[in-house]
Amino acid sequence: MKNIDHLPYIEEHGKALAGALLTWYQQNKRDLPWRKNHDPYRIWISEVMLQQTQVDTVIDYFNRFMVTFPTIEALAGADEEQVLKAWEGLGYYSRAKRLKQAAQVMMLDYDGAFPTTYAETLKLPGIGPYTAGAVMSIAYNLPVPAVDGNVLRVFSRVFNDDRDIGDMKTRKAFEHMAKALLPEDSRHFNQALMELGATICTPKNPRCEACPIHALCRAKASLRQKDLPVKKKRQKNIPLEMEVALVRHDHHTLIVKRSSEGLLADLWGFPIVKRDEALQDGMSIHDELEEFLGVKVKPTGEIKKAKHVFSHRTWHMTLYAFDIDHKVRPHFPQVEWIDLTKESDFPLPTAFKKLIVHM
DNA sequence: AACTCGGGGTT
DNA sequence: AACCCAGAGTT
Repeated sequence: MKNIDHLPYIEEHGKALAGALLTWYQQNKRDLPWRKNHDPYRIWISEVMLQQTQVDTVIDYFNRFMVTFPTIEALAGADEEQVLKAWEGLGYYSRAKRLKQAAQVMMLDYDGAFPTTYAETLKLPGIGPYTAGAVMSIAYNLPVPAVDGNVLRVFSRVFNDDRDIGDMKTRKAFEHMAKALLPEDSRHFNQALMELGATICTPKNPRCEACPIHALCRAKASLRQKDLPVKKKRQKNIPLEMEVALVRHDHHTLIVKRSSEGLLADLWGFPIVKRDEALQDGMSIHDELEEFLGVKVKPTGEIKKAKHVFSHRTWHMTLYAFDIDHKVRPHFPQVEWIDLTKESDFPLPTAFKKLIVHM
């Protein structure tokens, strides 16, 4: 199979392909809140939320975020904790931290406005080639490609290209192809490609009969559309036994601010230890807890189990309940006492929220 | 080039 | 269960 130089094919069929896509998009585009206008701030926030996150999940978060942080200035001036709270449950929390960082850069270097070139946008924290291309094309209609997972899949099929789409070289090659295909209306072309991937040219069982460019699709011509794209890499998920402490006093429960490094960095959670590490030190969760609190606690024997799957590890959590005489407040790590029946201001990731149900 | 970093929906 | 998702940053 020939999969290196697609430029002759683009030369011959590119205009027809782009035209069919644009017509289809005009008639089939979904009505989404970030498509209300071309405000780069709104486009940016939506694009970052949409990184590795599905549209249906993002909609509510996006609307709430715009109410809480209506402008770049509001975001730049917010507490990181408040931004993380707005992000609570979305995952990949470094995205939220970098949003605030980038907003601060815009306040300092761009007079509170979003940059107007691809190169400047690409320098901002949390903005890579895809997001820079998406914001510049959608907000300003600049002639830059926006190659995401959808576009990689669509292109691998249209061009019948079996290179590994997980490979950085392939992504660069596909960006080059996207640029060669790009019509004047890059704003809608880029969105049309992604919309096609999200709704028609889906990973499994693509609906080729409904596809506006099926007549130009080389994979379909070879009946290979279900074998593409090729994606080799895979990371395996490692199971971990975790012991979690629920420390209660007077209807309040102890939460701890997590380390600023690693998984769920800077979020809050219940005291938690890996069972293996505790056993190496010959300590139980009870011992660990008393060591870190500096006072005695009374185990109440209440036990509950829950499982939480991350992308590359799975927590098998066992929850132990303790009572304590007074609300201790060690200086490190930072702790708080909250009422679990009420919503708090502290960002608590889903793994810990799972433990709260029915308590 | 490989690894880290969440959580939810599909198949 | 495995795979995917409007990916970026670090090593």
